[in-house]
Amino acid sequence: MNAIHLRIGHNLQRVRKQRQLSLDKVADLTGVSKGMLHQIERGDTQPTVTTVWKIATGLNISFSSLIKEDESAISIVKRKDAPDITEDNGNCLVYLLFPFNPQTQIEMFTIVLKPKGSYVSTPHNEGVQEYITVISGEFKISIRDDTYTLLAGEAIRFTGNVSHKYRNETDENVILQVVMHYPEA
Amino acid sequence: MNAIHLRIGHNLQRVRKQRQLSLDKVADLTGVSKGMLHQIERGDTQPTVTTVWKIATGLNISFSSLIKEDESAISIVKRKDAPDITEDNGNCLVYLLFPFNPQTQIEMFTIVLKPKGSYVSTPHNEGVQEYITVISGEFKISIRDDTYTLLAGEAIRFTGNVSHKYRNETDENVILQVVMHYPEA
DNA sequence: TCTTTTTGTTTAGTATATTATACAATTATA
DNA sequence: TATAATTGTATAATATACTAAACAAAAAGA
Repeated sequence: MNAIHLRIGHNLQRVRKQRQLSLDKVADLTGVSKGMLHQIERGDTQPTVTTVWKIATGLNISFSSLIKEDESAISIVKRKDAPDITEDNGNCLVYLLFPFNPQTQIEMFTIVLKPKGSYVSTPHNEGVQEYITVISGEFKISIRDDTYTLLAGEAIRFTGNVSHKYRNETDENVILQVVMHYPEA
Repeated sequence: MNAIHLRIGHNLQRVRKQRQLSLDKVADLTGVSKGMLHQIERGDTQPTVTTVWKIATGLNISFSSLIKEDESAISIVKRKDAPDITEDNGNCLVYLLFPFNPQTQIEMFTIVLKPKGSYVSTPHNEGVQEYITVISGEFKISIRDDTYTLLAGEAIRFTGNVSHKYRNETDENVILQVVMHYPEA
């Protein structure tokens, strides 16, 4: 995932080239100086929200279209040695794959539950959706008063606004892939 | 329409209060200093896009939700004496009601065609929609090879990617209300 | 009550966003 | 070709975003 100011730079240059406008012309339309526009396109500055707003207004395009991710963008996450979070005396390891992205409203990580490991999650905000896919091992999850057992390849989805508990009662590691989706508000 | 940095300030403070978070806590979650957050909420600064991005990420909310307009916001446009644009030797006057808003993708203005006045519009970009409502007078519009005559209370909608011409062949003023809608890209 | 902690606010220093101007490189025009 | 106009680039000066720290005001605990 590219930094937001780089995306703005690319998007700006794309529409400018598409409409065959010079920097001077865009400066004229938007009220943002030519030099600034140049720096924004090159990504060597982090513009103010009002500057970006002026650009969007002057070019008659949405703010979102300026900050949107290039659909061809590719992010690769390498295998990490150290977890980002450790719970339950090191028996629950959380490896962040993709941090929360305000664009997609999604966050993704891998959880390793060591033998006898467990994790209790406090309820999330209203409307949060949680998707868990079991990569390997035998996984037990308790939601409210019910407990479910899932094996590798199986998955579960639930709204996260209720407390839930992950458990690994076996002697083998349990590996999970978790996708969180947060609501707009 | 409030300035974007004021909207961000209000929206930020709203979700912070809603979640009962202190400035310190938000600073901790987002990596943006407490002082900066305070200034943003108060609207006495115009934050960088990356700063706003950090806030959105840290609070798990979308960028849009931070820049969105308060639905209860009200904008009133007073009657103006001078037109924003003058065409055809002063026989076509354009009064801007609402400038282009990247949020809604809409722009709105009033056109006064004086007797025998006319206006030729070059084609807009692909996907632009134009809505014209006749407030008073007898209005003639030519799109491509066809000419339409509209009276007060009547309206027309067409895609603006083709050249079109407004005409007033009478001896009375023609007053139009025009809404432009621009596509996302 | 007094102390301690937590809250929002201010301030001074610094990093940097932004502009205006000048420059270089390219394209148009004669 | 020479000249002019138009393009993107660089630079220096200024305005301001941002942080860290100190401060004040309110709430909580004793």
